[in-house]
Amino acid sequence: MLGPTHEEMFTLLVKDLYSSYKDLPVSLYQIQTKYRDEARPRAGLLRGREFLMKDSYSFDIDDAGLAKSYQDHRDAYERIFQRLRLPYVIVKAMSGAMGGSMSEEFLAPIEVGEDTFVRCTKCDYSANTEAVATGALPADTNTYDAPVAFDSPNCPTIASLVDYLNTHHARSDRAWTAADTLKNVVLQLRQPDGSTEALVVGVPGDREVDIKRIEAQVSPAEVEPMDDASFAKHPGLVRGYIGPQVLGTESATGVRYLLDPSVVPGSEWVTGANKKDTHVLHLVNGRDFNADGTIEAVEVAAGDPCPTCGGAMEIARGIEIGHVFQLGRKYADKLGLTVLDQNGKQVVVTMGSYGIGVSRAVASIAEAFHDELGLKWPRAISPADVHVVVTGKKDDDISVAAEKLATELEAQGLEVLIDDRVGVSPGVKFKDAELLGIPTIVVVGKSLADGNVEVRDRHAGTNEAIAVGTAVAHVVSLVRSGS
RNA sequence: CGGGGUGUGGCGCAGUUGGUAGCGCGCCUGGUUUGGGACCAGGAGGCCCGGGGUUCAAGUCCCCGCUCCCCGACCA
Repeated sequence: MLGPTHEEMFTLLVKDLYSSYKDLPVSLYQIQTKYRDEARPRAGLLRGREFLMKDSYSFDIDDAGLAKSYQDHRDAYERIFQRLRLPYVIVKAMSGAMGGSMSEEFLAPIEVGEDTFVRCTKCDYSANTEAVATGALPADTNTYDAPVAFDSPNCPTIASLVDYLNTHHARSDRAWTAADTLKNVVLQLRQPDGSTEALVVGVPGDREVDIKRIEAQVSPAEVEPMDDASFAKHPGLVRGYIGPQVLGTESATGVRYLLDPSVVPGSEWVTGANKKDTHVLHLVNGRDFNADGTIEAVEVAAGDPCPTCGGAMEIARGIEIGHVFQLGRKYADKLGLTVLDQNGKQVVVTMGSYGIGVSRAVASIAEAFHDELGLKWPRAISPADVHVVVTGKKDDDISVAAEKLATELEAQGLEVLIDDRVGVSPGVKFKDAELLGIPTIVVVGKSLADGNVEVRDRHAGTNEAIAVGTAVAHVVSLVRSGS
């Protein structure tokens, strides 16, 4: 079966096979061709419609069991990526369409990656941008003046409003900036059944809203900007001059209103007065208006505070190479996967789902391990252990010695690639060997006259003369050491 | 599905104000070479993406298709 993931198949399989708590926990895995109907495949192996994926599924009787299965997989994945020598970070992630709770992604931090994540420069916090939780920020305890409405002709945008403020209502301490303004973005939620609901999200005026991030929190609803037709249904919303005084389910308009957590309780804002060409100063959150709640809404930016330590966060790109998450009982419930527990009662099984993109891991490795000359395979997955380059002519001393060396290396259980092409100049063979990127290259050639072969390390770029007599042992120990 | 490119020997490309197609690599033959992508000599190979049009004349100008690539939407 060619599918995007195989949760259903595995749930049904386990339902068929097992019926007792004694059969659990159990984890099943496969390495399979998967298919995704990508709108636009790109980036070679990184993003095709067909790809190779290792996926596994765990089945447990209770939450503690699931937590252990999850941790076991997470640990195993760490060991796999360490062995591959693939640099990775583990980031908090959204579980997406499949639901569930705990979810983490393994990202290879590589510039060309398709995934954006943040990490703290002080502590070890990191998260996919969609999953960043701002956490609770301290409330603003200052006392502010009462709200004052003022005329603000031709100021439908934040930039024009800031200009106007600095010209006509200059502050004594500093200039007004976009960060002093409260921007209220009108969106609508489209539920799977097609129904829509207006939603206004308030963010500081210097920040953009991240629709994907919002969407991740209101799933399965989709988020879109409000169109003209829907705007017409809400005459209370004055475009360009929307303020929170008329927002909220308890308010005049009845439109749901959510604030980004960075708009903390007690903070004061310049914002729309719900009347054309009019804004208002000193509008305080909690005193002059109340939202229906908070929602992570701003586009995450470099320098944002870390939710765990408050340090500055940075933005980085990565390739998603693995994903682990706790599915919970969603599939088991729907498909009737239960077992009998110690008391003879039917219990719904709880599941986890864990994947590694095998083909895209190869792409990630190529990105992480190459230089201007070509690939540099990590030892653990190199197509061969050693690449023997023969620079002599057919049947001369050099080629005879090279054949012998290759045979002996093979006898030691190594995978040997030998370049014994005749009529090809040494330079060509060297370049080809570097391009292929087998970690150890043994050159049998000129230095044989001194009783040596050359052992080159593709990663380190070193070239060492080794006596022919000890070459086999030397190469074998290099390979076995995993270096 | 939007936006932008591209298409010429096997591969990578050039082709001016329209004048009947060229370069590098590769390939074939002979010879000389062998420690950083060798050299000499000779040679083969093209429906210039397709269709229509303008013109005495189109790779080149105009119109209509198609291809592949890139950027978005989408997605691991």
